Amino acid sequence: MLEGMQRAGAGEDLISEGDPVDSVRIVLSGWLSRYKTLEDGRRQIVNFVFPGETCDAHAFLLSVMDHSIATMTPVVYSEIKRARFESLLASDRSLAEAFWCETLVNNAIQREWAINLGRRTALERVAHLFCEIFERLRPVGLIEGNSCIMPVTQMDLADATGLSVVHLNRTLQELRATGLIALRERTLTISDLSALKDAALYSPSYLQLYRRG
Amino acid sequence: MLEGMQRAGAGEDLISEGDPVDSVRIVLSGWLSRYKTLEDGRRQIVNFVFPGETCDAHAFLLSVMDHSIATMTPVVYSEIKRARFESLLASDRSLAEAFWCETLVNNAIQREWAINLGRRTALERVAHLFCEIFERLRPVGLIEGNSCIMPVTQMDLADATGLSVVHLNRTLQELRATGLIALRERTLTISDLSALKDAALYSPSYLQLYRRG
DNA sequence: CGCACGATTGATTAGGGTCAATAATGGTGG
DNA sequence: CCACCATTATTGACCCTAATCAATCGTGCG
Repeated sequence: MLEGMQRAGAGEDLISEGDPVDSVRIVLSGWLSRYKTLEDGRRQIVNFVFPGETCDAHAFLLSVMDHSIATMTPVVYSEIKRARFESLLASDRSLAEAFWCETLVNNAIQREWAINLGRRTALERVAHLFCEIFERLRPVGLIEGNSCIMPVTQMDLADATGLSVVHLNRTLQELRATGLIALRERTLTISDLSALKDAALYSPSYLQLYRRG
Repeated sequence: MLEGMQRAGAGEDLISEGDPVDSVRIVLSGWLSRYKTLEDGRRQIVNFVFPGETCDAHAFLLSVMDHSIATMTPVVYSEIKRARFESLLASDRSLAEAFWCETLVNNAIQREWAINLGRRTALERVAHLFCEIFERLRPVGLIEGNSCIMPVTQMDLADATGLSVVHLNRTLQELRATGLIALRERTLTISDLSALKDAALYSPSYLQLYRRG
Protein backbone atom coordinates (compact mmCIF):
# COMPACT_ATOMS: atom_id res chain seq x y z
CA MET A 1 0.00 0.00 0.00
CA LEU A 2 2.98 2.28 0.42
CA GLU A 3 3.44 3.13 -3.21
CA GLY A 4 3.64 6.74 -4.37
CA MET A 5 6.04 8.07 -1.78
CA GLN A 6 6.23 11.85 -1.76
CA ARG A 7 8.03 14.60 0.12
CA ALA A 8 7.08 18.16 0.96
CA GLY A 9 8.95 20.95 2.71
CA ALA A 10 7.73 22.81 5.77
CA GLY A 11 5.06 25.45 5.31
CA GLU A 12 3.42 24.09 2.19
CA ASP A 13 -0.28 23.58 1.59
CA LEU A 14 -0.88 19.99 0.52
CA ILE A 15 -4.49 20.70 -0.29
CA SER A 16 -6.73 23.71 0.16
CA GLU A 17 -10.31 24.41 1.09
CA GLY A 18 -12.43 23.99 -2.02
CA ASP A 19 -10.11 21.54 -3.73
CA PRO A 20 -11.54 18.24 -4.96
CA VAL A 21 -10.14 15.14 -3.30
CA ASP A 22 -8.50 12.96 -5.92
CA SER A 23 -6.24 10.93 -3.74
CA VAL A 24 -5.69 9.88 -0.17
CA ARG A 25 -2.42 10.51 1.61
CA ILE A 26 -0.95 8.60 4.52
CA VAL A 27 1.63 10.47 6.55
CA LEU A 28 4.87 8.62 7.19
CA SER A 29 6.78 11.37 8.97
CA GLY A 30 6.35 14.99 9.91
CA TRP A 31 3.62 17.13 11.45
CA LEU A 32 0.76 18.71 9.53
CA SER A 33 -2.15 20.94 10.45
CA ARG A 34 -5.73 21.07 9.30
CA TYR A 35 -6.84 24.68 9.33
CA LYS A 36 -9.57 27.04 8.26
CA THR A 37 -9.43 30.78 7.71
CA LEU A 38 -11.91 33.64 7.80
CA GLU A 39 -12.04 36.25 5.06
CA ASP A 40 -10.15 38.77 7.14
CA GLY A 41 -7.24 36.44 7.80
CA ARG A 42 -8.13 35.02 11.19
CA ARG A 43 -6.94 31.45 11.20
CA GLN A 44 -7.77 28.42 13.29
CA ILE A 45 -5.92 25.16 13.27
CA VAL A 46 -8.66 22.62 13.86
CA ASN A 47 -6.47 19.55 14.26
CA PHE A 48 -2.99 18.18 13.78
CA VAL A 49 -2.10 15.25 11.53
CA PHE A 50 0.62 12.96 12.82
CA PRO A 51 2.55 10.07 11.26
CA GLY A 52 0.35 7.06 10.66
CA GLU A 53 -2.75 9.12 9.99
CA THR A 54 -4.46 9.86 6.72
CA CYS A 55 -4.90 13.31 5.25
CA ASP A 56 -7.92 13.28 3.08
CA ALA A 57 -9.97 10.20 3.77
CA HIS A 58 -11.89 12.76 5.77
CA ALA A 59 -13.38 14.33 2.72
CA PHE A 60 -13.14 11.36 0.46
CA LEU A 61 -16.84 10.83 -0.09
CA LEU A 62 -17.53 14.54 -0.18
CA SER A 63 -17.23 16.81 -3.14
CA VAL A 64 -14.46 19.14 -2.04
CA MET A 65 -12.29 19.91 0.97
CA ASP A 66 -13.91 22.02 3.66
CA HIS A 67 -10.53 22.90 5.12
CA SER A 68 -6.87 23.13 4.15
CA ILE A 69 -3.93 20.97 5.14
CA ALA A 70 -0.48 22.46 5.61
CA THR A 71 2.85 20.95 6.49
CA MET A 72 4.33 22.37 9.68
CA THR A 73 7.57 20.44 9.18
CA PRO A 74 9.12 18.61 6.24
CA VAL A 75 6.86 15.66 5.55
CA VAL A 76 7.03 12.27 3.86
CA TYR A 77 3.79 10.69 2.79
CA SER A 78 2.38 8.02 0.58
CA GLU A 79 -0.22 8.94 -1.99
CA ILE A 80 -2.96 6.62 -3.20
CA LYS A 81 -5.07 7.60 -6.15
CA ARG A 82 -8.83 7.67 -5.74
CA ALA A 83 -9.55 4.74 -8.04
CA ARG A 84 -7.01 2.55 -6.35
CA PHE A 85 -8.22 3.55 -2.90
CA GLU A 86 -11.79 2.72 -3.87
CA SER A 87 -10.85 -0.72 -5.10
CA LEU A 88 -8.86 -1.33 -1.94
CA LEU A 89 -11.88 -0.44 0.17
CA ALA A 90 -14.15 -2.61 -1.95
CA SER A 91 -11.89 -5.62 -1.71
CA ASP A 92 -11.24 -5.47 1.99
CA ARG A 93 -14.04 -4.88 4.42
CA SER A 94 -11.76 -4.59 7.42
CA LEU A 95 -9.77 -1.89 5.67
CA ALA A 96 -12.91 0.13 5.07
CA GLU A 97 -13.80 -0.34 8.68
CA ALA A 98 -10.37 0.82 9.75
CA PHE A 99 -10.76 4.04 7.80
CA TRP A 100 -14.23 4.62 9.18
CA CYS A 101 -12.79 4.04 12.60
CA GLU A 102 -10.06 6.59 12.03
CA THR A 103 -12.73 9.09 11.03
CA LEU A 104 -14.66 8.38 14.22
CA VAL A 105 -11.62 8.84 16.44
CA ASN A 106 -10.84 12.06 14.65
CA ASN A 107 -14.36 13.17 15.27
CA ALA A 108 -13.92 12.53 18.98
CA ILE A 109 -10.71 14.54 18.96
CA GLN A 110 -12.51 17.33 17.16
CA ARG A 111 -15.18 17.40 19.87
CA GLU A 112 -12.53 17.62 22.55
CA TRP A 113 -11.05 20.59 20.69
CA ALA A 114 -14.46 22.25 20.79
CA ILE A 115 -14.62 22.17 24.57
CA ASN A 116 -10.97 23.17 24.67
CA LEU A 117 -11.65 26.28 22.61
CA GLY A 118 -15.02 27.06 24.13
CA ARG A 119 -14.56 26.44 27.83
CA ARG A 120 -10.95 26.04 28.88
CA THR A 121 -8.72 28.92 30.00
CA ALA A 122 -5.56 29.76 28.12
CA LEU A 123 -3.38 27.77 30.46
CA GLU A 124 -5.68 24.78 30.38
CA ARG A 125 -5.86 24.88 26.60
CA VAL A 126 -2.13 24.82 26.07
CA ALA A 127 -1.62 22.20 28.74
CA HIS A 128 -4.34 20.11 27.16
CA LEU A 129 -2.85 20.39 23.71
CA PHE A 130 0.51 19.18 24.99
CA CYS A 131 -1.12 16.23 26.77
CA GLU A 132 -2.94 15.29 23.60
CA ILE A 133 0.21 15.54 21.50
CA PHE A 134 1.98 13.22 23.93
CA GLU A 135 -0.82 10.67 23.90
CA ARG A 136 -1.06 10.70 20.13
CA LEU A 137 2.67 10.51 19.47
CA ARG A 138 3.34 7.77 21.98
CA PRO A 139 1.71 4.88 20.06
CA VAL A 140 3.73 5.73 16.97
CA GLY A 141 6.97 5.72 18.91
CA LEU A 142 7.69 9.43 18.78
CA ILE A 143 7.97 9.94 22.53
CA GLU A 144 11.41 9.29 23.96
CA GLY A 145 11.39 9.06 27.72
CA ASN A 146 9.29 12.01 28.70
CA SER A 147 10.20 14.20 25.73
CA CYS A 148 9.24 14.76 22.14
CA ILE A 149 10.32 17.21 19.52
CA MET A 150 8.14 20.28 19.27
CA PRO A 151 8.86 21.41 15.74
CA VAL A 152 6.16 24.04 15.37
CA THR A 153 6.20 27.79 15.87
CA GLN A 154 4.40 29.61 18.65
CA MET A 155 2.17 31.07 15.95
CA ASP A 156 1.00 27.54 15.11
CA LEU A 157 0.35 26.77 18.76
CA ALA A 158 -1.57 30.02 19.07
CA ASP A 159 -3.69 29.18 16.04
CA ALA A 160 -4.39 25.74 17.47
CA THR A 161 -5.49 27.05 20.85
CA GLY A 162 -7.40 30.09 19.66
CA LEU A 163 -5.03 32.49 21.42
CA SER A 164 -2.92 35.40 20.22
CA VAL A 165 0.80 34.74 19.80
CA VAL A 166 1.61 37.15 22.59
CA HIS A 167 -0.67 35.48 25.05
CA LEU A 168 0.42 32.04 23.98
CA ASN A 169 4.01 33.06 24.68
CA ARG A 170 3.05 34.25 28.17
CA THR A 171 1.10 31.08 28.80
CA LEU A 172 4.13 28.97 27.85
CA GLN A 173 6.21 30.96 30.30
CA GLU A 174 3.67 30.31 33.00
CA LEU A 175 3.73 26.58 32.28
CA ARG A 176 7.51 26.66 32.42
CA ALA A 177 7.55 28.70 35.61
CA THR A 178 5.32 26.22 37.40
CA GLY A 179 7.56 23.38 36.23
CA LEU A 180 4.78 21.64 34.33
CA ILE A 181 6.73 21.66 31.09
CA ALA A 182 10.23 22.29 29.85
CA LEU A 183 10.53 23.61 26.32
CA ARG A 184 13.84 24.49 24.78
CA GLU A 185 15.64 23.82 21.58
CA ARG A 186 12.53 22.45 19.95
CA THR A 187 12.15 19.78 22.61
CA LEU A 188 9.13 19.48 24.86
CA THR A 189 9.66 17.65 28.13
CA ILE A 190 6.84 16.74 30.46
CA SER A 191 8.34 15.33 33.61
CA ASP A 192 5.01 14.77 35.32
CA LEU A 193 2.33 14.07 32.74
CA SER A 194 -0.39 13.44 35.27
CA ALA A 195 0.26 16.83 36.88
CA LEU A 196 -0.06 18.45 33.48
CA LYS A 197 -3.26 16.54 32.86
CA ASP A 198 -4.63 17.80 36.14
CA ALA A 199 -3.82 21.35 35.14
CA ALA A 200 -5.52 20.77 31.78
CA LEU A 201 -8.66 19.17 33.20
CA TYR A 202 -7.78 16.37 30.86
CA SER A 203 -10.49 13.81 30.40
CA PRO A 204 -8.87 10.41 30.71
CA SER A 205 -11.02 8.67 28.16
CA TYR A 206 -11.35 10.53 24.91
CA LEU A 207 -8.31 9.07 23.19
CA GLN A 208 -8.66 5.60 24.67
CA LEU A 209 -11.31 4.85 22.13
CA TYR A 210 -9.80 1.62 21.01
CA ARG A 211 -11.98 -0.38 18.68
CA ARG A 212 -14.48 -2.73 20.08
CA GLY A 213 -13.78 -6.39 19.77
CA MET B 1 -35.72 0.27 9.14
CA LEU B 2 -37.98 2.36 11.33
CA GLU B 3 -38.72 -0.27 13.92
CA GLY B 4 -38.23 0.41 17.61
CA MET B 5 -39.87 3.80 17.82
CA GLN B 6 -39.17 5.60 21.08
CA ARG B 7 -40.01 8.87 22.78
CA ALA B 8 -38.17 11.01 25.29
CA GLY B 9 -39.05 14.22 27.08
CA ALA B 10 -37.02 17.41 27.03
CA GLY B 11 -33.91 17.59 29.15
CA GLU B 12 -33.08 13.90 29.29
CA ASP B 13 -29.72 12.30 28.64
CA LEU B 14 -30.13 9.59 26.00
CA ILE B 15 -26.59 8.39 26.51
CA SER B 16 -23.68 9.63 28.57
CA GLU B 17 -19.95 9.92 28.23
CA GLY B 18 -18.42 6.57 29.10
CA ASP B 19 -21.47 4.51 28.15
CA PRO B 20 -21.02 1.61 25.73
CA VAL B 21 -22.86 1.97 22.43
CA ASP B 22 -25.30 -0.90 22.07
CA SER B 23 -27.67 0.59 19.56
CA VAL B 24 -27.94 3.29 16.96
CA ARG B 25 -30.69 5.89 17.08
CA ILE B 26 -32.17 7.84 14.22
CA VAL B 27 -33.92 11.05 15.19
CA LEU B 28 -37.38 11.53 13.72
CA SER B 29 -38.35 14.74 15.47
CA GLY B 30 -36.95 17.10 18.08
CA TRP B 31 -33.62 18.74 18.78
CA LEU B 32 -30.75 17.16 20.70
CA SER B 33 -27.32 18.28 21.76
CA ARG B 34 -23.99 16.52 21.95
CA TYR B 35 -22.09 17.92 24.89
CA LYS B 36 -19.06 17.45 27.07
CA THR B 37 -18.38 18.72 30.55
CA LEU B 38 -15.33 19.50 32.64
CA GLU B 39 -14.98 18.32 36.22
CA ASP B 40 -15.92 21.70 37.62
CA GLY B 41 -19.18 21.88 35.70
CA ARG B 42 -18.18 23.94 32.69
CA ARG B 43 -20.18 22.58 29.77
CA GLN B 44 -19.76 22.82 26.02
CA ILE B 45 -22.32 21.75 23.49
CA VAL B 46 -20.19 20.46 20.65
CA ASN B 47 -22.96 19.92 18.10
CA PHE B 48 -26.69 19.69 17.63
CA VAL B 49 -28.54 16.63 16.34
CA PHE B 50 -31.52 17.34 14.10
CA PRO B 51 -34.25 15.12 12.65
CA GLY B 52 -32.92 12.74 10.04
CA GLU B 53 -29.56 12.39 11.72
CA THR B 54 -28.18 9.50 13.74
CA CYS B 55 -27.15 9.71 17.34
CA ASP B 56 -24.56 7.13 17.98
CA ALA B 57 -23.19 5.84 14.73
CA HIS B 58 -20.46 8.28 15.69
CA ALA B 59 -19.11 6.02 18.33
CA PHE B 60 -20.35 2.77 16.91
CA LEU B 61 -16.98 1.23 16.21
CA LEU B 62 -15.47 2.67 19.34
CA SER B 63 -15.65 1.22 22.79
CA VAL B 64 -17.61 3.87 24.63
CA MET B 65 -19.12 7.31 24.13
CA ASP B 66 -16.67 10.18 24.39
CA HIS B 67 -19.53 12.64 24.91
CA SER B 68 -23.15 12.76 26.10
CA ILE B 69 -26.33 13.32 24.13
CA ALA B 70 -29.23 15.19 25.68
CA THR B 71 -32.67 16.05 24.39
CA MET B 72 -33.33 19.77 24.27
CA THR B 73 -36.98 19.22 23.29
CA PRO B 74 -39.29 16.20 23.35
CA VAL B 75 -37.88 13.75 20.86
CA VAL B 76 -39.06 10.81 18.78
CA TYR B 77 -36.45 8.42 17.52
CA SER B 78 -36.04 4.97 16.10
CA GLU B 79 -33.67 2.58 17.79
CA ILE B 80 -31.75 -0.16 16.02
CA LYS B 81 -29.88 -2.74 18.03
CA ARG B 82 -26.19 -3.22 17.37
CA ALA B 83 -26.49 -6.71 15.88
CA ARG B 84 -29.22 -5.65 13.50
CA PHE B 85 -27.35 -2.51 12.50
CA GLU B 86 -24.23 -4.55 11.79
CA SER B 87 -26.11 -6.94 9.57
CA LEU B 88 -27.74 -4.05 7.74
CA LEU B 89 -24.34 -2.54 7.07
CA ALA B 90 -22.94 -5.86 5.92
CA SER B 91 -25.80 -6.50 3.54
CA ASP B 92 -25.89 -3.09 1.93
CA ARG B 93 -22.73 -1.40 0.84
CA SER B 94 -24.44 1.85 -0.05
CA LEU B 95 -25.94 2.04 3.41
CA ALA B 96 -22.54 1.69 5.00
CA GLU B 97 -21.30 4.39 2.69
CA ALA B 98 -24.18 6.64 3.67
CA PHE B 99 -23.30 6.32 7.33
CA TRP B 100 -19.65 6.96 6.67
CA CYS B 101 -20.70 9.98 4.69
CA GLU B 102 -22.82 11.29 7.54
CA THR B 103 -19.79 10.93 9.79
CA LEU B 104 -17.68 12.90 7.35
CA VAL B 105 -20.18 15.73 7.09
CA ASN B 106 -20.44 15.83 10.84
CA ASN B 107 -16.69 16.04 11.01
CA ALA B 108 -16.77 19.04 8.71
CA ILE B 109 -19.39 20.70 10.90
CA GLN B 110 -17.26 19.99 13.92
CA ARG B 111 -14.31 21.73 12.30
CA GLU B 112 -16.43 24.75 11.53
CA TRP B 113 -17.43 24.85 15.19
CA ALA B 114 -13.74 24.90 16.11
CA ILE B 115 -13.09 28.07 14.16
CA ASN B 116 -16.36 29.46 15.48
CA LEU B 117 -15.26 28.95 19.06
CA GLY B 118 -11.64 29.82 18.51
CA ARG B 119 -11.72 32.81 16.24
CA ARG B 120 -15.14 34.40 15.85
CA THR B 121 -16.45 37.18 18.11
CA ALA B 122 -19.57 36.67 20.20
CA LEU B 123 -21.81 38.30 17.62
CA GLU B 124 -20.30 36.34 14.78
CA ARG B 125 -20.61 33.09 16.71
CA VAL B 126 -24.29 33.47 17.43
CA ALA B 127 -25.03 34.69 13.92
CA HIS B 128 -23.10 31.75 12.53
CA LEU B 129 -24.96 29.25 14.68
CA PHE B 130 -28.29 30.59 13.46
CA CYS B 131 -27.18 30.40 9.83
CA GLU B 132 -26.07 26.83 10.33
CA ILE B 133 -29.33 25.87 12.01
CA PHE B 134 -31.24 27.30 9.07
CA GLU B 135 -29.15 25.47 6.50
CA ARG B 136 -29.42 22.20 8.35
CA LEU B 137 -33.14 22.39 9.02
CA ARG B 138 -34.07 23.47 5.51
CA PRO B 139 -33.43 20.13 3.75
CA VAL B 140 -35.61 18.32 6.29
CA GLY B 141 -38.48 20.74 5.76
CA LEU B 142 -38.31 22.49 9.10
CA ILE B 143 -37.95 26.00 7.74
CA GLU B 144 -41.23 27.75 6.94
CA GLY B 145 -40.76 30.86 4.90
CA ASN B 146 -37.90 32.56 6.68
CA SER B 147 -38.66 31.22 10.12
CA CYS B 148 -38.11 28.17 12.26
CA ILE B 149 -38.93 27.28 15.81
CA MET B 150 -36.16 27.96 18.28
CA PRO B 151 -37.08 25.60 21.08
CA VAL B 152 -33.92 25.86 23.16
CA THR B 153 -33.02 27.99 26.14
CA GLN B 154 -30.49 30.80 26.10
CA MET B 155 -28.39 28.63 28.36
CA ASP B 156 -28.19 26.03 25.59
CA LEU B 157 -27.24 28.67 23.04
CA ALA B 158 -24.59 29.97 25.43
CA ASP B 159 -23.15 26.49 25.89
CA ALA B 160 -23.09 26.00 22.13
CA THR B 161 -21.26 29.24 21.45
CA GLY B 162 -18.86 29.15 24.39
CA LEU B 163 -20.36 32.29 25.93
CA SER B 164 -21.88 33.08 29.30
CA VAL B 165 -25.68 33.28 29.45
CA VAL B 166 -25.52 36.96 30.25
CA HIS B 167 -23.36 37.79 27.29
CA LEU B 168 -25.36 35.56 25.01
CA ASN B 169 -28.48 37.46 26.02
CA ARG B 170 -26.83 40.77 25.20
CA THR B 171 -25.59 39.43 21.90
CA LEU B 172 -29.11 38.36 20.98
CA GLN B 173 -30.31 41.85 21.75
CA GLU B 174 -27.64 43.28 19.51
CA LEU B 175 -28.67 40.98 16.68
CA ARG B 176 -32.28 42.00 17.17
CA ALA B 177 -31.42 45.70 17.37
CA THR B 178 -29.59 45.58 14.06
CA GLY B 179 -32.54 43.80 12.50
CA LEU B 180 -30.54 40.74 11.57
CA ILE B 181 -32.86 38.40 13.44
CA ALA B 182 -36.26 38.44 15.08
CA LEU B 183 -36.73 36.07 17.98
CA ARG B 184 -39.94 35.93 19.95
CA GLU B 185 -42.27 33.28 21.21
CA ARG B 186 -39.80 30.54 20.40
CA THR B 187 -39.68 31.52 16.74
CA LEU B 188 -36.55 32.63 14.97
CA THR B 189 -37.02 34.72 11.85
CA ILE B 190 -34.20 35.65 9.54
CA SER B 191 -35.53 38.07 6.99
CA ASP B 192 -32.22 38.51 5.20
CA LEU B 193 -30.16 35.35 5.51
CA SER B 194 -27.33 36.61 3.35
CA ALA B 195 -26.97 39.69 5.55
CA LEU B 196 -26.74 37.42 8.59
CA LYS B 197 -24.19 35.27 6.81
CA ASP B 198 -22.12 38.35 6.08
CA ALA B 199 -22.23 39.30 9.75
CA ALA B 200 -21.20 35.76 10.66
CA LEU B 201 -18.33 35.52 8.16
CA TYR B 202 -20.15 32.42 7.03
CA SER B 203 -18.21 30.24 4.67
CA PRO B 204 -20.54 29.34 1.82
CA SER B 205 -19.20 25.86 1.28
CA TYR B 206 -18.89 23.84 4.42
CA LEU B 207 -22.39 22.40 4.44
CA GLN B 208 -22.69 21.99 0.69
CA LEU B 209 -20.65 18.88 0.95
CA TYR B 210 -23.00 16.75 -1.07
CA ARG B 211 -21.69 13.34 -1.93
CA ARG B 212 -19.62 12.91 -4.97
CA GLY B 213 -21.25 11.16 -7.91
C1' DC C 1 -51.07 31.97 44.81
C1' DG C 2 -46.54 30.70 45.13
C1' DC C 3 -42.64 28.56 42.97
C1' DA C 4 -39.11 27.46 39.79
C1' DC C 5 -36.94 28.46 35.85
C1' DG C 6 -35.72 31.46 32.14
C1' DA C 7 -34.78 36.20 30.53
C1' DT C 8 -33.04 40.68 31.37
C1' DT C 9 -30.43 44.49 33.45
C1' DG C 10 -26.63 46.92 35.96
C1' DA C 11 -22.08 47.27 37.89
C1' DT C 12 -17.63 45.68 38.19
C1' DT C 13 -13.69 42.83 37.02
C1' DA C 14 -10.47 40.03 34.63
C1' DG C 15 -8.60 37.44 30.98
C1' DG C 16 -6.73 38.06 26.72
C1' DG C 17 -6.16 41.06 22.58
C1' DT C 18 -3.65 44.73 20.23
C1' DC C 19 0.14 47.64 19.21
C1' DA C 20 4.80 48.50 19.17
C1' DA C 21 9.40 47.72 20.14
C1' DT C 22 13.36 44.72 21.06
C1' DA C 23 15.99 40.53 21.28
C1' DA C 24 17.18 35.97 19.65
C1' DT C 25 17.78 32.58 16.01
C1' DG C 26 18.77 30.67 11.92
C1' DG C 27 19.72 30.47 7.20
C1' DT C 28 22.31 32.63 3.08
C1' DG C 29 25.57 34.44 0.21
C1' DG C 30 30.10 36.38 -0.22
C1' DC D 1 33.99 32.65 8.84
C1' DC D 2 31.11 36.46 9.00
C1' DA D 3 27.77 40.15 7.80
C1' DC D 4 23.02 40.44 6.72
C1' DC D 5 18.26 39.59 6.67
C1' DA D 6 14.01 37.34 7.82
C1' DT D 7 11.63 34.78 11.01
C1' DT D 8 10.50 33.80 15.58
C1' DA D 9 10.38 34.81 20.48
C1' DT D 10 9.82 38.06 24.15
C1' DT D 11 8.50 42.20 26.71
C1' DG D 12 5.76 46.37 28.05
C1' DA D 13 1.74 49.34 28.00
C1' DC D 14 -2.82 49.85 27.27
C1' DC D 15 -7.50 48.52 25.91
C1' DC D 16 -11.65 45.90 25.19
C1' DT D 17 -14.49 41.95 25.03
C1' DA D 18 -16.79 39.05 27.65
C1' DA D 19 -17.09 36.89 32.51
C1' DT D 20 -18.87 37.35 37.05
C1' DC D 21 -21.91 38.75 40.63
C1' DA D 22 -26.27 40.15 42.00
C1' DA D 23 -30.77 41.68 41.44
C1' DT D 24 -35.13 42.03 39.14
C1' DC D 25 -38.72 40.75 36.14
C1' DG D 26 -41.63 37.41 33.55
C1' DT D 27 -44.16 33.43 33.00
C1' DG D 28 -45.86 28.89 32.85
C1' DC D 29 -47.65 25.65 36.11
C1' DG D 30 -49.24 22.70 39.95
